Amino acid sequence: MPKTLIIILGPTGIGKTSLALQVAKHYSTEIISCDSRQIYREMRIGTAVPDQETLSQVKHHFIQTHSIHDYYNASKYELEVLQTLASLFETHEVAVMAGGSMMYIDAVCKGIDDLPDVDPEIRSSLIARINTEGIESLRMELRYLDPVYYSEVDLRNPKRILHALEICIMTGKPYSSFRTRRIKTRDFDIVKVGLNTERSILYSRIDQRVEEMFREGLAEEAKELYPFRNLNSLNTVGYKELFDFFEEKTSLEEAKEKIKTNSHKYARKQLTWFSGDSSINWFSPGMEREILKFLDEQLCVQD
RNA sequence: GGUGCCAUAGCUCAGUUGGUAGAGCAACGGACUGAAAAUCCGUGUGUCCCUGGUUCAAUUCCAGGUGGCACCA
Repeated sequence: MPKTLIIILGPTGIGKTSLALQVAKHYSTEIISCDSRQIYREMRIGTAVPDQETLSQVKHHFIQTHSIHDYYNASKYELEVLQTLASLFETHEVAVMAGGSMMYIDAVCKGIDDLPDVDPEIRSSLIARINTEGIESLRMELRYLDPVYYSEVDLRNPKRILHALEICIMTGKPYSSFRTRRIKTRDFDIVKVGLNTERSILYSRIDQRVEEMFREGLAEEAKELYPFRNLNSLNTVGYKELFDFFEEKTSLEEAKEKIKTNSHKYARKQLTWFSGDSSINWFSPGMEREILKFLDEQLCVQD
């Protein structure tokens, strides 16, 4: 009998945390967080880490388990989650995953290609080259080393070019030769529950949550992390806008407004991604009863 | 009460020597397999305050009204 992973997803601020808690309690199981920022232990307020009350009721995995100084990515997450699930499924029929990090969700559901970890020295030397010679220099090298990917990639997106070139240089083989894009099969079933609501309601929930974060001391938390502002992990909504305030590029009020609108944009981007996933079963916040009923039926059908 | 200035996109404002209009932000849409809360690409959504007048044609000029701001009483 296959085990089941229930995935609760949706845009930021929609209420995934509290739904996940209810679902996990309903099935007496544990929660795997799927959030590329809550994973860092140094950040709490701006990433909306669940409160102690919530964390004490159900065991959560991948919450504040890594450091902002660690190199982390979707592939590492895939690997670590599969290990966690394997041991969780030894004692549970069901596991709950909750979060909005689109690529991390897909990494767990479909897997991603095997690639070597990026060598930080190669990365920094290529970034230095972009700064001195411009992105065109890397484009030309990619065209030479991997003409296949060069013809597919968005040439205006520096990160794509950078990463492809990193892999070419590190392995001596074209990046495209690793891009099998094969969908990995899992030995557990997956049921996806999406939460979404009217846009104006979503935005006002987000805005209220930002106000709450400031009351809890977001500005102070960001101030402590300011020395690490150049780390990728701190290229994060809620922090980068406050770094601009600390550098006197904006007022505090402007930074707060920017956090709100950037969160709106992030929510939209999440919804764009999810709209391409036909396996998601959509519900509105407040439909906990219907969702639990739906899940019970799904688990029955799959047994 | 008087005088002056202003009224254009959701907001802040350009602009049209008269031929129905554009920037920034917001909003909206899309791409995306190792930095993904990242990165990249695309879209103007409008009774140009109202009512008359002049004119082939008024958002633009004129008059009156309404609202706002400033100053003088």
